[in-house]
Amino acid sequence: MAVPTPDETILGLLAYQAQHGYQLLDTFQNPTQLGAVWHMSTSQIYAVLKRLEQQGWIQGQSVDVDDAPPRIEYRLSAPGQQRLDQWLNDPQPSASIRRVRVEFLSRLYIAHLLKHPAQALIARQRAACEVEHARLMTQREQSDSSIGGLALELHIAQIEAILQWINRCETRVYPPTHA
Amino acid sequence: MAVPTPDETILGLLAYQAQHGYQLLDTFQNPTQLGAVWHMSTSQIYAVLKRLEQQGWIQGQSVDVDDAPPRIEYRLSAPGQQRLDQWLNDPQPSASIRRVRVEFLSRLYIAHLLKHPAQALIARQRAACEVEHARLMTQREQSDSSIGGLALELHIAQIEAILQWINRCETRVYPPTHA
DNA sequence: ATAGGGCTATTCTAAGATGGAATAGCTGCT
DNA sequence: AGCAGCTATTCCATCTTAGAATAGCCCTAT
Repeated sequence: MAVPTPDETILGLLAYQAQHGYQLLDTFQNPTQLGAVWHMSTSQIYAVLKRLEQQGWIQGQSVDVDDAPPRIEYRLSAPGQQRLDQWLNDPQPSASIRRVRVEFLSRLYIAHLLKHPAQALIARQRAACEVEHARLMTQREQSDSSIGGLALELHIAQIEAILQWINRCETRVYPPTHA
Repeated sequence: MAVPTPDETILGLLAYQAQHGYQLLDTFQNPTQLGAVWHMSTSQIYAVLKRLEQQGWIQGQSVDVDDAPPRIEYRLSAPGQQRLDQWLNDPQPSASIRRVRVEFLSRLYIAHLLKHPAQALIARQRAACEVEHARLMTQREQSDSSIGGLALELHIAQIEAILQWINRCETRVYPPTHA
């Protein structure tokens, strides 16, 4: 899976409370919530839900309400909860620019929602980025001035920006206590 | 088209010299060439070539060689050349993180290959990123501390890293003359 | 010779993603 | 009743994508 998928994020939302597709859609379209991170079309939400149910991580149940069409409410199963914990505690989060933006932010969002401590999560992400940074720095030594060299410089600049942002991000989530 | 496509880059490669799919594949898999920027599978190259031919931007001709299977050599058509020029001189290049990484680097690569002056191209990319940066800064003022706020901070950090990189990139392509 | 191994070069195929239209239940208004 | 407009889901046609399959060509070993 090279590209981040919303799967675990949806597990997190369902861990917070059982929901149906349309409701999830709202969360992903509100720019002050996950809309700031993912762009998801209607059908994609439902496709993910179907996939998660097939995996056995969630299960849906049709619910009749009296002022709207019937809906399918999904709730997390035990294996789903396990998968979610695994994701939140991923010891080696990806350090790819794209995935930090999408996956790490989602992890933070879900952790906050579930009152899951975020500090360890942030620390692991920083560690992963530092490792990647070191790797790129050794690569830099044998780099030429080709397009590959430019790409490498850009990549390094982006990772460094992320590392600085993570530090600020941490003080924002856990503000230093005043003396 | 939200996601960058290799279409114009391939036009550029064919403008440099007529080629067949397998040959292009090499360029995209060599990490010192475009392999540093794009990841393309076999079938994707051929799919793009088919699409470009349908658009009328390139035309293929089967060529028999005596020490290998016959190949289809593609060359740029006049409309293709026009499209390529348009792309190289795009007055408003995208400032999205992903597209700068992929599309701008490709433009630089192709410009270098075709001995097309890069200075204007770099200037336009910088301008686009500065506009985007300004836009994000005004957004920052009305930003809250939600996930959207964090995402915004990250986005700003990334754009700033890109702007600094572009400056270094420029002095690398056009080194300042020694006094 | 010829069968196989290893290149070059392209096509095929099946699975998955995507956006948007279509469907369908429900309420309230005219 | 009929229609507009909201909620909720499914359907569909199209496009990607990775990898397997096909196939021409050369060389070497038997």
